[in-house]
Amino acid sequence: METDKQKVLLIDGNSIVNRAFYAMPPLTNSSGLHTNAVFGFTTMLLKVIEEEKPTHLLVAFDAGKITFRHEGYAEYKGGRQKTPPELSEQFPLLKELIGAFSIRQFELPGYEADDIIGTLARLAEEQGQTATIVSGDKDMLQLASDGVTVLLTRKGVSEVERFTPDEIARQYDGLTPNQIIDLKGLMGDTSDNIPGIPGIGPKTALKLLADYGTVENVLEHADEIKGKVGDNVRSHADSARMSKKLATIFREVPMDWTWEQLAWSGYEADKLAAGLRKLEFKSLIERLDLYAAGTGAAGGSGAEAEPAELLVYQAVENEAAWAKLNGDLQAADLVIVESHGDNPHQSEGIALAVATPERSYIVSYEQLTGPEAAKLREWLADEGAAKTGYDLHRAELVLARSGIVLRGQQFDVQLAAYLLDPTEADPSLAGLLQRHGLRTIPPDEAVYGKGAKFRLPGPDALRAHLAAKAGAVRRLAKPLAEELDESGMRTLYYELEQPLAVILAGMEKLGITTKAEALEELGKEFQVGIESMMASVHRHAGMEFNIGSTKQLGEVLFDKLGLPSGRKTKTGYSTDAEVLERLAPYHEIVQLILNYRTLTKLQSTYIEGLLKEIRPEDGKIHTFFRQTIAATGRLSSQFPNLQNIPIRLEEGRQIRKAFVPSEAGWLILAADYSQIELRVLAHISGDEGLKEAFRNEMDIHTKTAMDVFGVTPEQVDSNMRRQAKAVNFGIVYGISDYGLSQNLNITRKEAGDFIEQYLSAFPGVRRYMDDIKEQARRDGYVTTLLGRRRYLPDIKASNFNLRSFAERTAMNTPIQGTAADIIKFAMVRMDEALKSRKLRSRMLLQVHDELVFEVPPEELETMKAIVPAIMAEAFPLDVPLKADVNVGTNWYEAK
DNA sequence: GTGGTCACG
DNA sequence: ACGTACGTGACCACA
Repeated sequence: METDKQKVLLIDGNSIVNRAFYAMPPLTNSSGLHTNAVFGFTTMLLKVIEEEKPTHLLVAFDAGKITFRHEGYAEYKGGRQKTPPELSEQFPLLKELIGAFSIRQFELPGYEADDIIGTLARLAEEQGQTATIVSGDKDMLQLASDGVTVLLTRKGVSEVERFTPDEIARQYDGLTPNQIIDLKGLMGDTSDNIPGIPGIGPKTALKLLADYGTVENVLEHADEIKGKVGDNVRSHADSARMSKKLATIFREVPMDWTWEQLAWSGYEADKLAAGLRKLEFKSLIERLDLYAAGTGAAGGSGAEAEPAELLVYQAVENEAAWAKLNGDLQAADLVIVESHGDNPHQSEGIALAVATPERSYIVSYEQLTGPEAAKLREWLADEGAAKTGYDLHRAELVLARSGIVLRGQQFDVQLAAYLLDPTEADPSLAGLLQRHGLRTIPPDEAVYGKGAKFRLPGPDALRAHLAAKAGAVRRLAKPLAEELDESGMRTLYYELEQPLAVILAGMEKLGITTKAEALEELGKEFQVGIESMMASVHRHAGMEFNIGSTKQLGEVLFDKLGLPSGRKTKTGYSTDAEVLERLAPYHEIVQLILNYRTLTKLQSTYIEGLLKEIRPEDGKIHTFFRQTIAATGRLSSQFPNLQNIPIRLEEGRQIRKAFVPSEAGWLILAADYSQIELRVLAHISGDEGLKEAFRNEMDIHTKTAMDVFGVTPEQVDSNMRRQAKAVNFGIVYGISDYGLSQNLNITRKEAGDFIEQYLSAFPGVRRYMDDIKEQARRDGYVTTLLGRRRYLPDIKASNFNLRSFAERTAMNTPIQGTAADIIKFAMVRMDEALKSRKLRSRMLLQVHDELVFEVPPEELETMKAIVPAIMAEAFPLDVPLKADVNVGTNWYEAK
């Protein structure tokens, strides 16, 4: 036996795995095996290892009396009982994983896990070492002593509570650990088949033990105990003795093991990563991936042998290091900008990694603006110095805040990964590595997150993190680029998305001038309306309440006023506009609420929300267009969203008056595609009637009405046109009779008839809808005209809902996505045109089918000519594309 | 953090 | 029989 102070960690395998099984939500790996208990167990194990830092480690399992290894049956004391098959199937997985941790596991015929643990804890303590026991079983508390601590799992297995003799005394009315056995002897334990004494629960048992100390002494003085309790004690003395015996952990298991066999010096990262990957425990793999901080190279390893040079880094903080970096810049080809926060227009830079294939240089952000970084800044701005990175769009914006220019963006692994699978849930660098079977890095949250358990302290950790990111990007770049080629998305990436990223960053940096006074004035008007609506609503309700609370509103409308309640949401009454509109005829209050909703929406989101986003320095709003969010390939806009500024209702539309040109006398020019999605449909479906309609510049909704209702153009009234318009929307969205019936407030049958009429009138569309679904089933994905992909795994789901959703998506995505491709192309062309013609006009916004510019008056005629032309010619289809142009002194007027 | 609601294409 | 229109982002209330 060793003599050094040891920390022995003893884990009660059976009790933990059982608790984990019943506490964790179901979890299965891709081959259908249940893994929830293994996951829970592993989480717990990592946690206690972190906290206890044991030198010796053992997981004990029951044997002999209980085994889970056969056919899903557990042999308990006194019989066989069926265990859930999902639990028994997890035992082999668990044992394998414990092996991957390099932890010893024991089971001994004839003994239970707690006997083994009790014996080892005794031996450890006798030899002056400390032992910690982890279990879900309160019985274990009897083993606590000065040298032995018991950790009981809580909240399933996600937390542990620490029991020392003092803590046991505090929670159990002064009981010593040994008296836990006596407690069980008296009160029993139904879950463990220990009878105890009938009628004696925890309260009585604790009182008796306070008075008499032990079961034996209680029995000896049984005649002193009064009443029913006394009777039961006297008549069940044998049961009490037996119960105490059953509850007593046997601490004399004969064993000839040595401590060396239990010595544990940590897991082997390779082996463990392989084990975790097999179980598909992605989050745990990330958590485990620690660095050897401060060594200048990241440690650990995993999925793939790590080329060490990828992780060699140099902290740039003295003259010599700067000289080395400057000398190495011509070989640099990779840049990572680390920054705080989500909004790149207000995030502070943290540090920068610049990497050559041999090493990474880590520069703290403060140094970046200093004189020593002049050459580095020159390299960053050099169009000819090709750069690879991760989210270079964001990097460009962050750097721009310090006046630093980024150019030469050549390959962005985030953008590439988005094209390869735009619906991937985890687009983080860590997630990308995971899916490519590459050695992972801790997710950012682990390094910067508030409650991050595995947060790495100090500047070395930050540098290591950046170096690892740089290495990760380098390893990802090549396979991703190859996959783009193989998937036919080379042009889409290099000719469209990558150039667009730079154009978008330019638009965002430019921003759009927004008049705060105009918003404030409008806000005052809204406020008058809001207060008036609120007062009226409260008067009608006969009480004051928060109209903005759907809960309170539902109570007022449906309980107090007794209006007929319609749909329910999962939390209560539904009170959305659709429901309220049906209720309007019943009570005046309803319309007032609808008006209140409209006004408060405008006030909070568009007046207050936009005012907050106007930068005092330049009086502009700088949105952030995201290129890697929408599954269809559309852009999205954040901080604030400038793609959903009101237009449909006049009150809201006034908001647009606040968006003005940034220079006096200039104008806002807005150009929007006319019916781009239906034109795309005409093209990809090849439907002759639809194509002909667009070639003849027909009003497409009138044309649809004619064909669906079988009438002449003169006979189409506004109602027929309205319904036809809804049918066209339905077609684009992936039609269903139910959806259309809801939208038009007609029966499903009627909606179904409309659809049938439509599909008969446009047989090419019917063929497209069938073909695209078939294609999705065959390939597993659908594509746009430019080869953008979207995978639809649910297309083969047996669940009707999932499958139907996937089918509608299959029909819609090529249409919406191709329209997105086209306007993106138009943006690239426009950018080129503005540059080559040396125009001062600037592209400011994109709103899915619309481009917004600010234009000096002398360029107005030119722009009015070239913008719609470029948009129309961006991508030639079998039908003409058309863009309408409008001009005004603000965005409102450009209609 | 989640759900309900509503703004846009 | 199943119970949906497609794609987003922001705000508020409430746990």
